[in-house]
Amino acid sequence: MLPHPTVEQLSLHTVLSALGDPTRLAIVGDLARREGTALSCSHFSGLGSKSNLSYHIAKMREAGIIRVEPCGTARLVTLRRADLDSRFPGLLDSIISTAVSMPPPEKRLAPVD
Amino acid sequence: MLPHPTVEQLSLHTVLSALGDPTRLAIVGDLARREGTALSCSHFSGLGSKSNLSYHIAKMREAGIIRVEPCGTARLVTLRRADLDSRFPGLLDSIISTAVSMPPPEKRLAPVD
DNA sequence: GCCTTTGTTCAAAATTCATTGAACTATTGA
DNA sequence: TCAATAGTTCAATGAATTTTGAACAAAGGC
Repeated sequence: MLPHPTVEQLSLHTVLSALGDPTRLAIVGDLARREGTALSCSHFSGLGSKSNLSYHIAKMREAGIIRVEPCGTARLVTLRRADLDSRFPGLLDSIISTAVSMPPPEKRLAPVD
Repeated sequence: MLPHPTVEQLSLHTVLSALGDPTRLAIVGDLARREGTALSCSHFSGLGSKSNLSYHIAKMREAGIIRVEPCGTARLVTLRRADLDSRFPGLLDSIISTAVSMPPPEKRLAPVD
């Protein structure tokens, strides 16, 4: 449905710059915290307005970090962990082990720094 | 001399956004390729104008990715590998193993993507 | 069919970033 | 001292990013 890059299309600099943002890091951290679970966009409503969130989610989808699939009126978001691991071994693990230790998005006033 | 953040001051999002740029990724890749060696800024002159390079080097220094020390009229640049490893274990290794396999900066027409 | 929920899209504004060239500083070497 | 070398700083410009709110679309429940 929504366009997702293939594994071969993943680019290191695109992935890193997508992750180099506090809001998006917080989203990844929360996804990692519940590995395997699909979360709807509304789960992250503490991180900004609806349209802004939509923007950040789209950016991560285009970078190949998450997969987004429609499910009713919602969009289920999952981490593309296996894909990222195969293209950039160890990258996500190292990022997640730091990002996971940060407070979850819904408990924060401002995005993680 | 020049201000460098301490290990405790390193922030994941700052490091990632500093690395999320093709020019800076190329610099890190080149530094990693000659691990331990200190390179002067002029080594990277294929990547842009003097002032632009100065900007990118400063950005990485402020993010804590490199250390820059004056040596005569030159500035010697080194990767802060141990510091990054201790704060974000595995991060640099995974990035470098991808970045190192890219062509070195001086052999390219445009920055790495 | 209508209303609600969930997101997207769009245009506009605000911000930040990257790039350039000129002027400048500091160090070295002749 | 003079000139060359190596970088920095500054202001300006253009590009890209982030953010907002309003309008829109699609699915599900009543």
